[in-house]
Amino acid sequence: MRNPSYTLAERLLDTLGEQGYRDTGPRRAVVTAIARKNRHFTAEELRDELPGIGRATVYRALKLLVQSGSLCRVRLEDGNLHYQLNSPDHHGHHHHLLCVHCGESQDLRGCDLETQLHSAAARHQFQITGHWLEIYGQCRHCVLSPAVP
Amino acid sequence: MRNPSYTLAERLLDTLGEQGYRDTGPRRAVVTAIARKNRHFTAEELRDELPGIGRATVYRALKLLVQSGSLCRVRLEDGNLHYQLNSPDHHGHHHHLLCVHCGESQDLRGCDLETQLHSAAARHQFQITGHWLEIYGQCRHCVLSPAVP
DNA sequence: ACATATTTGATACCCAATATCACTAATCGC
DNA sequence: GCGATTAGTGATATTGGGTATCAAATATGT
Repeated sequence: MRNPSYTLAERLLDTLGEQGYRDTGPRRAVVTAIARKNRHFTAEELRDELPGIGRATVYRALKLLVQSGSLCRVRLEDGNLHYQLNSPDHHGHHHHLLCVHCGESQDLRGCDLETQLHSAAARHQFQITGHWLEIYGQCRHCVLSPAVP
Repeated sequence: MRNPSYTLAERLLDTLGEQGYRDTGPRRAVVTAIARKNRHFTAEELRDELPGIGRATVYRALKLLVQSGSLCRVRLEDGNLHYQLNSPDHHGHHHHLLCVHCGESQDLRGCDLETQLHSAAARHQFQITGHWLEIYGQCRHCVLSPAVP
């Protein structure tokens, strides 16, 4: 993982490869564009960066990466759906701290929300099977320097 | 609600009236249809029940009721947007326990989620300005009688 | 190299929601 | 009441994100 010759794009392709998906030119282009992202992005944004790649191919690659756990779908405050790269050590269930200012996304750790939710729901005799949580605000950089886009 | 002199539909219309919106026939029809709902519903579902009312009118009324706090937009697990009547005493920020089985929705009370979220976020030096939480599961009735489709 | 299965992408399509805008209806001032 | 003013309506067109189709192109196993 330290080896700089093993890029993020390659890791994503490998993950897909493990699931039987082929390493093709268009797929590689999509994955490479995604790997360059340092913030969450929309499908449309990605399509604009890949004018030579068919629309369906982009959407298919996004779906595969979400299924493989490499990508998360996140919902912004305005309801728009964005995609967010998962860090390799965060494949399980987690939540995001989404900066509404710069678009950075951090994974939220050390929150035993599930425990608390279950006990609150228990008081309603409600059996939780799933939940969706998004957290919006400002990351530490944007709190300090609110003028930077 | 067995023939109370002050119906839910009237309350909703009054709330809109207080904000300067007129009491019109089509709007009254939409609000009455909504007031009959005992579970969350989609805009499409509502339109089907109001064949004589223009599509735009239905969407406009939904938007006004959400703005006035009478209605909540809730996101289901499949990503679809539904609407949910707020109980009159729950106008502030709250969350929903959505039964995936019967469509019932309860408001979640007695959960100091915000406190916990803020302290978790503080460890990331992240300043929370908002969040979106939906909770999915089974209500107590559906836990007990799981066979009813 | 060949056979096979997968992938691609142009196109058409879907569907919820919004924009437009001439017309209608509610309210106000008198 | 009555006309003037303003808000509301709805038929229609449009948008926008995404999926379905399917013949052609490409990767892979042998």
